Amino acid sequence: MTATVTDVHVPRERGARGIPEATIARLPVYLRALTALSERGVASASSEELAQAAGVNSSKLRKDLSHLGSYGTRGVGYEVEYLRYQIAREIGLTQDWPVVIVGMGNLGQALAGYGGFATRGFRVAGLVDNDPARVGEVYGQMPVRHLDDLEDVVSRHRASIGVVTTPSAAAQQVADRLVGAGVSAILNFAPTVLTVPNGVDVRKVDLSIELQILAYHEQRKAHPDPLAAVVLPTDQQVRPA
Amino acid sequence: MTATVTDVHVPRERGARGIPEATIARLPVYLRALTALSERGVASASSEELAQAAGVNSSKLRKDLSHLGSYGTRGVGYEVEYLRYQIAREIGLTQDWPVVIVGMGNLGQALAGYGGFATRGFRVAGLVDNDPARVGEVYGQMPVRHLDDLEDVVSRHRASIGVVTTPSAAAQQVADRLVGAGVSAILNFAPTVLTVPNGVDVRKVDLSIELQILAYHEQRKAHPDPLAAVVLPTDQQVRPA
DNA sequence: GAATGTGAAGGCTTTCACAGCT
DNA sequence: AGCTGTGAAAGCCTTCACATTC
Repeated sequence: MTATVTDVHVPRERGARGIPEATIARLPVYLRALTALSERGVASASSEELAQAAGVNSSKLRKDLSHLGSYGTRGVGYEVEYLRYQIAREIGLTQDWPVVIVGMGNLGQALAGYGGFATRGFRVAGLVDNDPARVGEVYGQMPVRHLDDLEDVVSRHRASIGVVTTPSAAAQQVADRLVGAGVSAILNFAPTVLTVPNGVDVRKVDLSIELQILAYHEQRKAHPDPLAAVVLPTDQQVRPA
Repeated sequence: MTATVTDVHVPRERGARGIPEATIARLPVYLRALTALSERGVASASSEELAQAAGVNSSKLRKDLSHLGSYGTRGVGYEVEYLRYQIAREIGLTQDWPVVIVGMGNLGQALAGYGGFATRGFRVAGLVDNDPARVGEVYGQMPVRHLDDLEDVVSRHRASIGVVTTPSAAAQQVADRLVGAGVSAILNFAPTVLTVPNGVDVRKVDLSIELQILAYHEQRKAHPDPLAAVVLPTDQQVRPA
């Protein structure tokens, strides 16, 4: 629903400029691959080489990049630095994103100390916790503030991204307050479905869901087809209804 | 395309029993919703209610469940306990999955102490780290063993799932050793593309990728359509091609 | 000659809408 | 009367294969 002057009926929202969601999800992967190549001093790479580094196939990579523009040279490949900048710009990493983390348990501490944020345009702008005993402790050079100050922390740093690492029971309330304070994107680590107003983006990271998906496939590896072994009479074929 | 005795040519692998991958990824979400309802004493629920609790729409939920069998009652809904058991069984959570965590930094510690595993059929069977200073420390009642003992820890507990929470530089080596020791499913938190043999499943959790996807959408919110603002003359409407 | 950029084809996933069961 | 289970339609995403460009 791109806000143009006269609101034209747009059949589908995908980013504001027609880049498929599946592609967007891979851009950060390409960015990382390009950064790695750059650090190894590689100046240029073919779609095949890039794809290998990113763990996808080359047609997918080419199709993805084609949505951004024509940044390669036929017969040659892509210039690493140039493409890297273009992708960073497309994602919005040429600007600085202040992030507030709520919930300073083990996971919150891990995130606060994670160096990967800084190098990718994200800045931990505030740490918040409910427990007075934790207030004032310092993680990654940032002191923990009390939950009561959440709104202050968010607005003072103009944070638009919040990370929720509280227990499930608190997650919805925290999300409500983050949104109330002006946050419009939430990364949720609590195993809960968050309800948020339109216009607020939520992404979810759920460890035990990932493990369960792995478990499903593991089970199938061990017992490829239980029905064939257990249910069917020795030599009579039954057509499944 | 159920694998029968004579190995029929299978056009596509999706689980071993025709359940779409997209559905599998949602089963754990349904399971959690059902558990929550069960704890609230709800005995039965319609697809609409379940879908709401799980954060999806009801046709998707019904279609997903239809791949498992006919576990509902027309005109009534689904019995919570019964459906919960069926899904748990389908995922493979009626058995116990020993998990080995490699890399006891902040994130590894967070996972070791995460109570959510135990209640969902996963058991932390071993903690491993490279740093002699950390060996012997106890997290979640489990002592840390040295990386040298990785193979021993895996085989002694018959772990088939490994969690990699090492720095990127070590991740591939650790994955190789896990696979060598008998692990066939890996949950990777290191921001690296892991290369593993066929038959080994890898899932990746990447915090900064999630943040980057949020950043992309945030950027689009702030500047909904740069082209429209910059390119278009004040009051002339251009029909998007 | 080599590798990109892209229509077209093929698959997978979601949504629709209703037949069928309770 | 109400709600599930499911074909059919519609929408996405991936893969193919090649015209185009350097």
